[in-house]
This record gives sequence, C-alpha cells and structure tokens, in this order.
Amino acid sequence: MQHTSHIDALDQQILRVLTKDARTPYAEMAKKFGVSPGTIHVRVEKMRQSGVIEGTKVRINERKLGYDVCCFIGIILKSAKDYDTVIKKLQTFDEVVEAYYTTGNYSIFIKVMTHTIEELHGVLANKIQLIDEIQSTETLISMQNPILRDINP
Amino acid sequence: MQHTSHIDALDQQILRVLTKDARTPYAEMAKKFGVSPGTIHVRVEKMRQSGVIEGTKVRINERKLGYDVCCFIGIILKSAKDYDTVIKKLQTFDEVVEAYYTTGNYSIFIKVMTHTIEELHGVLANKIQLIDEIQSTETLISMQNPILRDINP
DNA sequence: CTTGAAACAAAGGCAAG
DNA sequence: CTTGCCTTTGTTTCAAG
Repeated sequence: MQHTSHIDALDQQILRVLTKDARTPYAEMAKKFGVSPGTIHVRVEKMRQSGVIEGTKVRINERKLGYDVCCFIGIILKSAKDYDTVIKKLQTFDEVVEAYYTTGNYSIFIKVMTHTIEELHGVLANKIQLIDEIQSTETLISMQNPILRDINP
Repeated sequence: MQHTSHIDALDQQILRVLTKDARTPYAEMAKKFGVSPGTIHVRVEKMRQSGVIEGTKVRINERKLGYDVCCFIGIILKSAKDYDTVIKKLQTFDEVVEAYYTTGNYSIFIKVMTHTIEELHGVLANKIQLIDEIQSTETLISMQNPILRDINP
C-alpha cells in the first residue's frame, strides 16, 4: 500500500480552504482558483476516495462547554507488554481525548480534558491510577494553548 | 463574561453528531431526534452565535500527505519572561502545530509534525534550537496514536 | 420555542469536449 | 482531466401555532 497520495497544487489549495471551513461552496473555490465547480467536486471526491480527506467535523469551543482544564500525562508502565491493555482501559474514559505511544521517558502519553481541577484529580486518582499495569504518572497542566492548527497541506 | 453556555439535551445530541460529521443533513438529525429540521437549524445557529460551535473543518489524514512523524517537544526557557517571544517565533514554523504553556518540567510544550525523521532533525537543529531564549529541549517521538477524539459534549 | 411549507443554493451525476 | 447542464438534495427563511 502506497500511502503518499498525489496531491497537486490545486488539491493543496482546496485542502487549505477546507481545513479552515469545510462548508466553503465549491463555486467559491472554483472562482478563486480559476476552474469550474465541477472540477472542485471531482478533486474533493478523489481525495475522499483516497483517504486524504477522512471526513468533516465542527470545531467546538471546549471552554464554552465548561472544559477549562487541559493536561498532558506521561505514563510509565510496569511492563512494556501491557501497552494494549492499558490503551483499552484508557479508551473507556471519555476525559482521555488523545493517546500516543512514545519513545523517551514515558511509554504512553495522553491528553486529558476536564471541567475543573477537582475533576482532573478525580480522573487521576479514581480512574488512571487505578489501572494495575501503570507504575507511575507525571502530569503537565496546560495553562494556555497559544498555537492550535493543522498541518499546512 | 459568562463562559459556560446553556446546552440542553437536544443541543448535546446535535453536537455529538456534528463532531463526527459536520455535514449531517439537518433533516436526518430532525428525524432521529423527533423534531423538525427548522428546530435543528435554530439550535445550530444559536450555538454558532454563542461561540460553542466555532466552525467546521475537514479531517485530513496526515499520513496520506506524507506526514509520518509526530512528536512532542518539551522546551525549557532561560527565563520565563521570554515566553511570548518564543511563542511568536514558534508560530512562524509550520511544523509546530500545537503549543501549550504548562506547569511542570517544561515551560512550553509543543507538538511537531514532519514528513521524515530527517526533517524533524532539521526543524530541531535549524529552527527550534536556534531560538536564543531556549535553554534546552526534550523530545518524545510518537510511534502510534491509538486515541484521538473530541470531548464527548 | 417549535413547526411546515416555500424559495433558494449547493452538490452530485453525466455526457461530451 | 475538465466542463456545463440538469437533477437531486439540503439549507434558509418566514408566517403561524
């Protein structure tokens, strides 16, 4: 399976627009890029087929929903072989929004979002640290998120 | 400024659907939730006005674009007062897709995406480590990303 | 606040250049 | 691969419940 798709300049321009607003009318892009709306449609459909475009989603302001706490937790496992088990358990916690398998000090690195610091403590004490296979954790609380964007295609 | 908006059960259901697919027809949601398409429209518009919904975007498969390397870098500053300066400089590097101001071992914590390990080395050596105000960095390479999702509204 | 119908706009399909 | 037309589908508006 070849995993790098052929993206030309037009595809790239389309992606740049759609990563900012997935509902941009094809006619608008067509005009801007000097092609017909049909062409935009064909290109988008091709990128969807090839898997470059996986779908669309609304961007939600978590703060407005009351999610004020964002943190990263480095997890050290008792044994590397427990990786899959731990991921499965982490997956059941809605507060764990991202997980990475990493080199370096930690085996697993996760991002957690909660409404309050108290809730974060709860997630740590009553959920994460109750996972048997975890030896220890280290927490980085995020106070601010000055950069959040996508790859510039 | 009150920052937690009033989200009722219907709003929540709508958000759950739209975070998975921003282009779900209003008529489809209306049928599923037992209300009229007009109501869905009103609710979505209200959440857009209040800022809960910030916009829409396509989800891109970075791997298909050749971005195979994802890593986190913990940055230690020479002096905490240089925070803004450093963020501004980081912002000019497209490869830096996220940045956080954190408590703990690092002052700034960033996520970087590149095509290859060589490119990552280049970003580190020729961009990030050339920033005067940075004292040292620590890199966590992500080998896998088993969880990636949004807050469950 | 919700509804349903009517007007409008965009997307999807298709045959031809 | 691109285009323009045509059909279908979805969104938006609005007067009324």
